[in-house]
Amino acid sequence: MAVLRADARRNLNRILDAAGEAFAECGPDVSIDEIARRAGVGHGTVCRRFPTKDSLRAAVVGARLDELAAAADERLARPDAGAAFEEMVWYAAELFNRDLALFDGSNRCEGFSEVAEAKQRLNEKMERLIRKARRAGTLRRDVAAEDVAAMIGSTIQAALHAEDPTAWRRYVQIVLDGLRPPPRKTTVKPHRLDGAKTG
Amino acid sequence: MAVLRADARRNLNRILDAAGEAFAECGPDVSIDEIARRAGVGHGTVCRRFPTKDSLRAAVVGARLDELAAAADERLARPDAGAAFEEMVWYAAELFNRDLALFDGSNRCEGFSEVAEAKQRLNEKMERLIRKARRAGTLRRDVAAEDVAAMIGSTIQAALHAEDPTAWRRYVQIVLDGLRPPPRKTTVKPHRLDGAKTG
DNA sequence: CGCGAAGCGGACGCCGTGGTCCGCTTAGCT
DNA sequence: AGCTAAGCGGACCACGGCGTCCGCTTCGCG
Repeated sequence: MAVLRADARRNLNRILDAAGEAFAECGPDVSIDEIARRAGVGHGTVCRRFPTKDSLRAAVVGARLDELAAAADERLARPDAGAAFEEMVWYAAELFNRDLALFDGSNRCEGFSEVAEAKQRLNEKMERLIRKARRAGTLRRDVAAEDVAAMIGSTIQAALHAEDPTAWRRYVQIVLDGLRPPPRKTTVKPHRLDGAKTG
Repeated sequence: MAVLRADARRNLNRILDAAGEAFAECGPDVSIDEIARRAGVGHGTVCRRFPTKDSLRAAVVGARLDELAAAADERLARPDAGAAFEEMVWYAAELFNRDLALFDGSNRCEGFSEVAEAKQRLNEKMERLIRKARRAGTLRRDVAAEDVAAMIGSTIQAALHAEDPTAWRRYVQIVLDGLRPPPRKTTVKPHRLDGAKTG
């Protein structure tokens, strides 16, 4: 695998591109045949490069996660930590929204080192963003990077079934609002002055 | 189907119970064989009662949705609309959490009248709960019943991959916090991925 | 240009799953 | 108890998808 012939390298790239596109459009269970068709190569060529479908998924997902990590890294330089965090969330949401397989795939392929390591790298960046946002007072203290990733990813999934194709923006905004530090605990639930017990 | 022999009725109930349990534990794609095994009947018996797997899913999902509608109906009588709404959300969250297939299944089986109608009934109750909570000032105005259902359902899905098995409670609380009327305008607008990324 | 090796891809086999069918069983009425 | 039809369930078929293999093609170096 170290040195590939020129045509093999070309085909490999076409497979990766096609797989990225196919996973994004059709979800993580798109068939190998469909990917091969899009890449303009034979079924066997895909299977030779990636001995199992999971390994192909992992390659694609790993690359996407690294894009996310790079985006997080850029945001780390921002002076306004709160805005940086929120922008990162919106960036991730857009990516999740365009790539149906990213959230699901990243959960399924944790066993692959490329995915696990990319996740680790992303997590690290996100934790730093989160710590900064916390210090800026715009983020509640009881959430970690994986919580944010899970909530954003699944929120996008939720919006897929909505009739309104822009519903995901409202949903993400709701989650973002929920991620702000709650006002003092006593105001979370209104006092009941009459002492009526309804629980 | 109008009149069933006693043993057939018994088997039908066992199938429904087993299917509910199997869908809940294994998700909406559990095999018919597994359901038949749990019910203690033959594969063919399941397929005769329910000509397609979707129809079985629809039967189970419809029943669950009606449970939810009944729960919403009870909450409607509560004097405190805000608390009633939140309690309903927690109730739904617990149900989603125990039944992995409910959220997914209810989206997949919308074509079945039993599911569509049950959804309609549930929606109606939820809308009333929501209107009351809005009037009480504890709920933002730009969410509808299907938004709440989608967000809660997906939030539970998100928590499935978390290491902390109680993460879903934190997530639901975050969504609930986000569903409160925002005190002020948000500071960050959605950030578009312009042409920087290909694809 | 020629040759060896790397690569390609269609054909093939295997497996899991959903749905059908028919011979046997059993409920339930008389 | 006997009879009939409803019901049962395992055997069977079809299908789609994954992974393998081998004969043919193409690269690329000498």
